[in-house]
Amino acid sequence: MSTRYNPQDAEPKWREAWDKADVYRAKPPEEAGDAPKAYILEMFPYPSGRLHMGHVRNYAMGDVIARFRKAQGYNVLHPMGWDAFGMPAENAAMKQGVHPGEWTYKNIADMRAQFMKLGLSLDWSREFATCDPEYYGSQQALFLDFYEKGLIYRKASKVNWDPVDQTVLANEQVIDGKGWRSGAPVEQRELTQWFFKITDYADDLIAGLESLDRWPDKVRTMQANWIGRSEGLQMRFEWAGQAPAGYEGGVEIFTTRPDTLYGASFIALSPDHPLTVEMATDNEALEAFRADCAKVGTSEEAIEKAEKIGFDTGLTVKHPFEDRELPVWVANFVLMGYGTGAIFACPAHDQRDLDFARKYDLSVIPVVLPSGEDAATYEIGKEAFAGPGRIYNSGVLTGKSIEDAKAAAIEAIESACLGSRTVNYRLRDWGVSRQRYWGCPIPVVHCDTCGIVPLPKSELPVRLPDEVSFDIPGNPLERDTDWKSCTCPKCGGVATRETDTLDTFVDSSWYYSRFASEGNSAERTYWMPVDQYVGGVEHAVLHLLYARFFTRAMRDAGQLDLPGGEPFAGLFTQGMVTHETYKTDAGDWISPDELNLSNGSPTVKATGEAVTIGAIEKMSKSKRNTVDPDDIIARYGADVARLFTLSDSPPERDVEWTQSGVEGAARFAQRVWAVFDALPYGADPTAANGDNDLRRLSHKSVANIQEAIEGFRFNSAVASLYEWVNALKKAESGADLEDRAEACSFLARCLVVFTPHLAEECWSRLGASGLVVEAPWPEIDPKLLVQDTLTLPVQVNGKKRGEINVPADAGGDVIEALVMADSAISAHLDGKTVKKVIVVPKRIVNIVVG
RNA sequence: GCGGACGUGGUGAAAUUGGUAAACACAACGGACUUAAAAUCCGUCGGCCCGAAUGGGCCUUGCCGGUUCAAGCCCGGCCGUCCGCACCA
Repeated sequence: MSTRYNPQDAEPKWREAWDKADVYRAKPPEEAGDAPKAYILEMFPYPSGRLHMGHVRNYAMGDVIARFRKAQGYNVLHPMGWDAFGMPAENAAMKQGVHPGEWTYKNIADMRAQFMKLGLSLDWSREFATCDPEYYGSQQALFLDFYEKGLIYRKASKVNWDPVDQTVLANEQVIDGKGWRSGAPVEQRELTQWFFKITDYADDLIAGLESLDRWPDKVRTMQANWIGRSEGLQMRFEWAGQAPAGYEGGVEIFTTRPDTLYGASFIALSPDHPLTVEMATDNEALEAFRADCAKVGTSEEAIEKAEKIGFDTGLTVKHPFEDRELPVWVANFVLMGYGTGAIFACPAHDQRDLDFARKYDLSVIPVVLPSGEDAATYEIGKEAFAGPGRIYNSGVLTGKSIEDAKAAAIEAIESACLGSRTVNYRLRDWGVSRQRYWGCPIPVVHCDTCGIVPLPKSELPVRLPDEVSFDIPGNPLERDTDWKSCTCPKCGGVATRETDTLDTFVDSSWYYSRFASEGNSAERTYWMPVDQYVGGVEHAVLHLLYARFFTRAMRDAGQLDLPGGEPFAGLFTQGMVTHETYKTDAGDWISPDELNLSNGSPTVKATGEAVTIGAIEKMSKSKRNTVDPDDIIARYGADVARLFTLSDSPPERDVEWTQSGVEGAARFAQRVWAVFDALPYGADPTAANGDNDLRRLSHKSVANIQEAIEGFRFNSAVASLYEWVNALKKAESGADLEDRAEACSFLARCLVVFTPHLAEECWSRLGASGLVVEAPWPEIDPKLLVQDTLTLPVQVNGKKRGEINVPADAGGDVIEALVMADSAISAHLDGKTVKKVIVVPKRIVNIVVG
């Protein structure tokens, strides 16, 4: 008689058994023996308070890999912790009057309980939250090390100010002119800020991308573009007339197109260029022009539509090669933040320069001739030509290719002592000051006598004050005079603490190495780098770039032995969990569990109101299309939730959550149980031998699943499981007991990576010893993977006309003879001339007839 | 504008060295069991056509062309969708 698998009973039971046996603890290196290490990590969560399906999918994926490696005999580190500083805790404090720390730790407790129910193979002994004083104290020590190494500095600069969150944002955190979290339009403010010298590593960060062959190309490309290395020439144009005071040497510009120097028509300065600013002090018209430029927004659309505008300064400079003068303009499209904040314009070969030149009637001199054009007649209309061609109209450069001309022009400028070859980056230094309470305090003091003084490590951690109030906007640390006042470690005089805290991205830039161990220990060296990292692609340039910088800085500060400097050897970016959206005619979003779908057109259960089915979108609170993991676990079990998020779509793509799909996964779990439950007690899986279809299928399935997991094709691995279980069910009558037992023993050990509780229940039903979560991956008999006879498709002129059975070791001639002797095939040849027979052993036969 | 990814049945998708397109699942339909329902099990399921039938033929991976004995996969050109960056000299 058959029983049903009951996840509500089985899941807690097995989790307790795992806990008792402490099966997920990573072994320290000295206990690992010959086992290779595998550090598997998913991006640690922000403790918002509730788990969502996206978490389930993310951590289920990491768990598949961690469990698979464990089964293969690796010493696995699979830790979990909390990215716990940040704005939401302060928002909660303002709204609910609860202390950010209290709110955060309560959320952590809630989410940890939810995590526990998922049955992940996590080593909780290494858990920490970034808001633990022990953690942020170590971070402060790192800060001091970096400071001493000259990797941190303070400067006044224009910064991105988020008026809603009342804090500064890094360039990476400004998306489309808006704060990445608040969505408020970002303002520019002049503030004194702390910066990490990430630009020191710009070249190394680009070079390192080469070695990351287990990263998605997309992420590597995004990082390379973000760093934005460009090679070119930095040079000065000397004044033709009176030099402005302080600029006697000329105007410094940067260009990547020195080959077009003969096409130079004017010089353009940024409105924020120091020279512009200085001239504007006694030139009202210029000052007004600068104000006009500042009005244009920074959003995509604003820039797209913004007209090129300019202001003629009246100054002129000398062309470096020719006896002519160029006017100096101020132009709104020249950015102060890139290069030198000044350019030379060659309108013929740059669209922006051309637009500007046409508007202000400046000269347009083509110097690159596209192939097929005649130098005498070639003209530039409204489109600048930026393509390949030959240099002409260009003195000694004439006739050269663009590349040769660049080299020659740079050489000429260098020998004239006007400039030199330079590399420029789009990447800026990382501004880390945040005017917030709930973050890591920066461990320095401001002393009237000594200036900025770093604290000695003995005074760490600099703890956040417990007593805070959020009744007025701004930074509570700024108002906390008790906390602020301190003595200067250098002179002993009165000093004030730094009230800025660190960007929370600093916290997540080194947590993975803290999981490995504290300090620069042998254990940290053993585990690092992370072998497989799993997380969302939204961190492609934020977290993942900062972390790569941090490992390099930690290495150079003597805090980490990691020669290559790369923290994550393998990276996998997973897709999101989506769901249909539902809306009433009144425009209210309706959640899936308020919906009645049973009778044709969907309605709201409570009111009977008609509902329109909308687009499939990422699960979000605002669209109310979320499904709560707790509800799913209560109803179907954690295994089913995990299995479904992995089964329907490739892991890098989005998966659509559907009720019927989840029910399908639940049915599968029952089918698996039925297969085990139908097996008579006492069958010996190790007694299976010989060669038959069932054994071949079992061994082949293990091979397929293994390959699919290694290639991150979890959906294909799950499909193989389905196929295998379906066949096993059919084989219940007729197959040898031992062969069925072997199949089940293998199956339980494959299932464990996806549905560990179910696998454990099945393993126990088999009467196998120990826990399946500790069982080794099934050993495949290679003899059962090779076929004695193969069925080859036979094509005639590329169209399949039949099949033929041949011995697996048959050579080309033998196969050809067999094919030609086959009556079904020869019917298709029908007296035509056989021109050629192509035999691809083990694959296909194609007969070409004329 | 620049860079990248993708486009296959009603749906999610397989086909990871150029070699049988549509595995597996969802939905749908038909049937069995049942007083009934649920659950479960069995079957059909890309399109068009021929045949009473076992069966057979033609077409089909966004569109057009190319390479090849053979193309979903390689090359060229379009169209469309999504993502990232964006006045970066």
